[in-house]
Amino acid sequence: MIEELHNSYSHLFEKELLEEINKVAIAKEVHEGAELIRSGSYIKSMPLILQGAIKILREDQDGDELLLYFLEKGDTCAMTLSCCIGHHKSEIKAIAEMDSKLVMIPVEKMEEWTTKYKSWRNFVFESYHKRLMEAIETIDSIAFLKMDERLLKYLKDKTKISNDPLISTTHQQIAYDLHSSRVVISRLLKKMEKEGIIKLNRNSIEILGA
Amino acid sequence: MIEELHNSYSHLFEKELLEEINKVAIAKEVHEGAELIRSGSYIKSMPLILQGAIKILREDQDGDELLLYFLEKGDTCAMTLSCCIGHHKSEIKAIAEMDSKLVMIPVEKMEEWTTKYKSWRNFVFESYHKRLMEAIETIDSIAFLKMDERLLKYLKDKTKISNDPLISTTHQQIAYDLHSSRVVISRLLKKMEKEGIIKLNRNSIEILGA
DNA sequence: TAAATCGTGTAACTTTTGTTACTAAATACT
DNA sequence: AGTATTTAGTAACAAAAGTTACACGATTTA
Repeated sequence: MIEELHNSYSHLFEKELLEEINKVAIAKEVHEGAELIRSGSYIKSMPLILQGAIKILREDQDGDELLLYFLEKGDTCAMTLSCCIGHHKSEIKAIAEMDSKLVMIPVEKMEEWTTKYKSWRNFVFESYHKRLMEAIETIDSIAFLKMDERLLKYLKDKTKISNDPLISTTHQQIAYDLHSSRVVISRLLKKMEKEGIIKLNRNSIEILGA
Repeated sequence: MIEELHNSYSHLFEKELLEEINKVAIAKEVHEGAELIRSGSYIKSMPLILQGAIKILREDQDGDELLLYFLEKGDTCAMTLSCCIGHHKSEIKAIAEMDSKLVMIPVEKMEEWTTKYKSWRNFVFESYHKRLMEAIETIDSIAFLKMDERLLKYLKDKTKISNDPLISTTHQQIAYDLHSSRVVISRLLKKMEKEGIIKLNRNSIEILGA
């Protein structure tokens, strides 16, 4: 673990902080589809992502959901941060987008480090900034783009995250993430296939313009 | 000024910090409609709001805009915060929703206080949390609500901010804030009037259910 | 291997939202 | 007072997105 931690975070944190993390953090490996945070639950530790990707979703009362953004290597969950610090409930849901490696930091340490390490403070501030920007980017997408544009952006984001032009998913899953309906997504995907942008298979979509 | 600062922030900040703020901060009064932050500009000082309300908007390339949230007494602009700390450009636009009083804090002090005062750190973290939550609430509105529900929420938010069931605005202005069109807003407002929810006048709308 | 389930394609239709065009009253301007 | 501008109402239409229904091949399960 020490190696992967070093790999992802050594340019951010000073040596002493890395050592402290290494001492108190708990390594965690999760498989694709695993639920890391449930909406409404309380949180007692904060994840640093070493490998893989985590999908952050918003859920409304009816259980309808919407993809907010992805977390990758070097990221942390700002919502968890502020839940830990402010002792609020989680307002989001986190699902492993692929098999991933994380380390979990206990809450108490977080507060301590905020006082102790400037690099930790900057990391926390930077994380907040990034998450706020991603939330606003999501707002841009929903507010200013039409469904076909959102869909294309979604597919491109997915290929970027997995670094693979072949996306393994179903139309229904995309519909959930974009809070649309399966028929609408199928329709738009078919149109994109006819335009030569993608190739459709059962359970996967290939992005051609890559 | 010292009095209003005390009024709004004494329960948040310790005496020494309040005194420091009082020493370095610059008081600012703005009138309704004044542009405080332009999208794309750099920012060298951070506002604390003492009185009034500030409207935070997102703008896309075409100049289309969308209301993100309001800032009120005791709030600060998280975007400004992270711009100051991270030296990023502003990604949003800020307009005085009504005549307002602020104090402006120079960037250098902010970083200093982050190290020095726990209450300042907590304030900054709490501000980030609040703004992130408001951004997500905006996402909820756009993603999960229909235009008539968004409109009603908008009107209720406005009355809450101004503490007045009479909203002074035009249909066109509402359309801008919700990123819709004037005709759509007029249509929905008329429907709401027929349902007895509101009363329409030229340049103002009265919320009846209050 | 037969039956059930899953993933996709497609048609027909509805609802929601946006657009264009025109009208008319209220207000501002000169 | 007379003209221009702003604000709002409304009709008619178009586009986008959502819904219902059904077909059919692929895959899984019994």
